[in-house]
Amino acid sequence: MANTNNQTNNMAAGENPAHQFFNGNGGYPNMSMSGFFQQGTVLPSPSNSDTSSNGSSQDMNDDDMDIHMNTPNCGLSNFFHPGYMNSPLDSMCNGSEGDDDDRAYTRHQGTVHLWQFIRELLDQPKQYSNCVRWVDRDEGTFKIESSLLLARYWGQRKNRSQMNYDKLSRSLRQYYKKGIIQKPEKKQRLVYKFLPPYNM
DNA sequence: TAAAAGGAACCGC
DNA sequence: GCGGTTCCTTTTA
Repeated sequence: MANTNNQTNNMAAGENPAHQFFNGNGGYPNMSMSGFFQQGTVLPSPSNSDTSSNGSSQDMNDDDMDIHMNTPNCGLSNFFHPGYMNSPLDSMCNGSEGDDDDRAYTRHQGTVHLWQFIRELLDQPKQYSNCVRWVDRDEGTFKIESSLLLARYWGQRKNRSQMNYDKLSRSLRQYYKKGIIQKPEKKQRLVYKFLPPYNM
């Protein structure tokens, strides 16, 4: 039978948590996701080990903290500030000029959700394609190229040195029931899919 | 063996 | 209470 593909119908008709998330007092009014993501950058820097896109996560072992140590532009320290959203780094990292209005919708004062974080990485393929990248942007499917790297970035972002992919993926799975992320119909390792409107 | 899945307890905001 | 973390067990590729 197969889950007659797609999003939407995995949601019980009527209740899409996503909607209340965006429309309700979740603090995220309707708006384009791109805009949404642009003004609050939550990324750690790929650091200098950004390297040759793909298989180069090899030097990930000892440079642990390294990643946030050498982060001149998107220094993680910034991210830890509740007010990081207004810090200059959002423009540094994204090159977006801040729409002051958009700041209003805020993402819970300094709280960045994992899915937002991943979206931001995805939106910067130049820096993060060795970590995570779109498989099919329209569809919302993305692949984690380096579970290690992604977990590390996330751990740094949240200041959790013990973060690993096992834990990160557990958080990712929590999104299944919230209708934010799901595994694509055709299951592939390390491939997930943003459900609308999160894939926009 | 790594990834996936999900239960459960816990924590910080 | 929510979102995320941590730990755990079981299953799957």
